[in-house]
Amino acid sequence: MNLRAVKPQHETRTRILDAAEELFMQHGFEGTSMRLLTAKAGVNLAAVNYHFGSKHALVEAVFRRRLDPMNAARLAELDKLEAAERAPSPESVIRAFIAPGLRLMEDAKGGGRNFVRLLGRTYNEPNKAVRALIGQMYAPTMQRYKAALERALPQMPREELVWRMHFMFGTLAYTLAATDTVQLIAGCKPEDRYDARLLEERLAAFLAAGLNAPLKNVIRKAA
Amino acid sequence: MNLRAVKPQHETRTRILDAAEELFMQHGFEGTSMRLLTAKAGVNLAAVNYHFGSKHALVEAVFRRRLDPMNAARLAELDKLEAAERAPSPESVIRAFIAPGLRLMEDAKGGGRNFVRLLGRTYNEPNKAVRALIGQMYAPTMQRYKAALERALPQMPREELVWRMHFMFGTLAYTLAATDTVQLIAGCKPEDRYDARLLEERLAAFLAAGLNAPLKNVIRKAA
DNA sequence: CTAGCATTCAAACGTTCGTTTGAACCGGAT
DNA sequence: ATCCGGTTCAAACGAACGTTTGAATGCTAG
Repeated sequence: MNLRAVKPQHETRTRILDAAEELFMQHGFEGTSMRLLTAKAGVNLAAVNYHFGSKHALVEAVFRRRLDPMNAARLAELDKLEAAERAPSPESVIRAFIAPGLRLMEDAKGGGRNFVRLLGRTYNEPNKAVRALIGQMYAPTMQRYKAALERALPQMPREELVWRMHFMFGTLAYTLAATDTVQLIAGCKPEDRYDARLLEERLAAFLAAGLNAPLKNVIRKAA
Repeated sequence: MNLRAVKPQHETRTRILDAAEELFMQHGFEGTSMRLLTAKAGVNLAAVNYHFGSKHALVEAVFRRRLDPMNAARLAELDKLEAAERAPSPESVIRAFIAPGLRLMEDAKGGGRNFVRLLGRTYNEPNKAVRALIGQMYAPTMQRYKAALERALPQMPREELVWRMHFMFGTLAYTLAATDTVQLIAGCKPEDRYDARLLEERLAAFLAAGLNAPLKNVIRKAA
């Protein structure tokens, strides 16, 4: 009875999650119908409601499958960093935050890449329920990183740091989600678009410089 | 016969566009039904199809009404800048780009604010038709600014600059669209969220530092 | 062999979607 | 007074939506 659970352990569930990941990325949540989704997954139309309960619960499951391990990895990298050195630099904190996301992009089978792009899109999801969902999934990680950056940048006004973290997440979200815009700016060879190592270097340099930008007087006064 | 066109010039059209702007921002395109939209606008259900032809054409009209003047303003500011000094600094080019968008945020009646948030969301719109639409609306402006930044940063590899512009648009898009995330990071007083002048300073400082970030060896080699 | 359980399946449910229709309405020109 | 183009209106259209149902299926345990 539990031998069954070993081999094809909820194979239908996995097929649904994989199909949902790709279709949600391509067409959005409301743009993906249950009929299209179940057809792509090769399962019966009723399977989603049987295994997940509802479409909304499926959305939640899609995020949970990847986001929980990703945020755990983020916290683990920060733990490791703070164990190694007492005062990690802003750039190393940034790298700890963006690395788990970029690592998903290198997933050869493509599932991780689909999810990463879906996630980037979802930061700006209009649907309030979805936004609340990922918001609560992120909250603990956010708090840890905020504290770490406050320690790394003690001279910066708290409010300015909040804004710069905000800018940072925007850059990351957009970079993960982007498919066309790089080509819009310039014909860019698509083969290195997914070189996560190179992208991490680019992102880390850009974000670290932005986070460390000199404080203008206008901002100093507002703080 | 053309006196009629002066007074309530297509008042129904305007009411529809205003309602669409707000509802698209709140619920997305697919999440906004024609019945909800026409009810909010106080017009008949058939009015959208009569005046615009289809829902998709309405989406296009919503963007055109604001985006065309905004991009025109961006080009005008760049013209002015390049007329005043032969080699504008990266930061002044950045300011020319972000200022028209931020100015819309200050629109007292709220329409501009709605649109700006809608626009930020739409950078990552799943719907391909919508993305293609705003892509072609942006293309000319993008090319001009890309050329201006290449002139302002002659030592930077072209490909690296493309990526940094990409990061820049991400930051801007996210900042415009964001409603909850700042509060997610920290309880931030919402009253200065829409102080466009202060926000421009914060953004310009962050983005200019990022654009000017020192080039790492890894990136230099990749170029 | 059979009883029990989790899963799959085809079919249908009621609702909501974007769009279309044809009549009613309304100023201004004839 | 009459006609007319532009506009609004209530009503209906067929299609697609998420979900539910109840019977069929396959496996496992007794």
